[in-house]
Amino acid sequence: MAEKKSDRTRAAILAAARERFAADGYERATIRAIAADAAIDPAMVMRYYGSKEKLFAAAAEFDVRLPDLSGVPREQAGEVLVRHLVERWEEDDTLRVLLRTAVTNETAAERMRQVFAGQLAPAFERAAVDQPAVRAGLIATQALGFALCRYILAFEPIATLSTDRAVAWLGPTITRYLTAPDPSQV
Amino acid sequence: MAEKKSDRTRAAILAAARERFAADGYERATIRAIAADAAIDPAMVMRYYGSKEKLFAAAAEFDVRLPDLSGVPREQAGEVLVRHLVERWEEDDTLRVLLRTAVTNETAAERMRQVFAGQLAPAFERAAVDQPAVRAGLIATQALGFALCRYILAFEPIATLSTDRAVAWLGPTITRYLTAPDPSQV
DNA sequence: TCGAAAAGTCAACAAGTGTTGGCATATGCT
DNA sequence: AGCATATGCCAACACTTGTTGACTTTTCGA
Repeated sequence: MAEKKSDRTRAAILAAARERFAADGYERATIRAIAADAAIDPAMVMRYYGSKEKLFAAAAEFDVRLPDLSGVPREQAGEVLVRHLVERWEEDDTLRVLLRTAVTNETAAERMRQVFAGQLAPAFERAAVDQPAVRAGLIATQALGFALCRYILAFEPIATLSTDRAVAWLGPTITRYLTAPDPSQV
Repeated sequence: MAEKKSDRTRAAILAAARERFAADGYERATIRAIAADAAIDPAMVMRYYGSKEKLFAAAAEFDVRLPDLSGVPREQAGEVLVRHLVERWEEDDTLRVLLRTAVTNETAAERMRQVFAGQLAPAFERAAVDQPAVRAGLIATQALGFALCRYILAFEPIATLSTDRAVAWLGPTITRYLTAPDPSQV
């Protein structure tokens, strides 16, 4: 039960940081604003996280927690994956943090690459899919593009589409990227 | 032939601005850096464009120049559209400027919405497609997601995919979004 | 050729940034 | 209680940003 108080402010800082980074991106999310949200002094942020860059690294820690697709029939794999991603996206700021910041911050871009290329592609490799890297990349384009339009750019009507309709539209696309033979090998 | 000299530096500033905005995003592209690239004084930027915001607005002026799809068979419309977008994307910085900046800059986000929701959806409406807004939005998710992964995040192997392979993979997706009946109306 | 207008230079400003060190306060152990 | 230590606040730093105004140089038509 050591250091209980500090742990709480530590967590408050991290929560505020995630919100600010998600809402404003890396550059515009100032340490002073984060500190104000957490109702503490800016100096505390430095004491606990050392620097803005390190605070960001802590705030962008993330795990996609990919679902196990081995028991799912191939034709439904896309829908399961999309539903999982959308839900994951909406329950946790972190992915939005990453997406907002990856565009201007190389650290975030690298982490984003790890999340998708590093977690998706190996999963496909294990499932013995051919061209796992290309397929993972294509799925990333559709998944990230959807998230970009829905959460960041707030495109209508994508931003207010129900999860079910989104899954119904996007699922088959993902399934095709996952299972269809390479169309350029004709 | 009035003011020839000034026109040239005006153009130099705009070119440098586009490059910097495309490479660094709005916040990190400083007026000083842009001026240095254009080999002129930072004060000149202000004299000619008034403010950073206005310079950005000038640099982000863009027209997708959608191809006429009326003569194209429905099944190939997606491929034609994708090829056009990829080529457009690669010949002109401006879309990359928009994409990089739209994430943190509301002006850019609004312009992005205009380009896609404002140029794509009306074209579909004219072509008497049902739910033109949803279809335009879906196409935007795939197109922007591809651009994001390819030009901004530099995901491999998406970043180095040949245009032909990209078109072969993405074309059918776009075609489906354009022509398939709404899957959630079953 | 001369002089006004255009084009460009320079130094400085006010504001905001991440970051630091010193000082006050609260906490918890002996 | 008394004290070391953890926790927090304040003021200031060095720096960068967009922006401005005064000044010098160049251009070019009458």
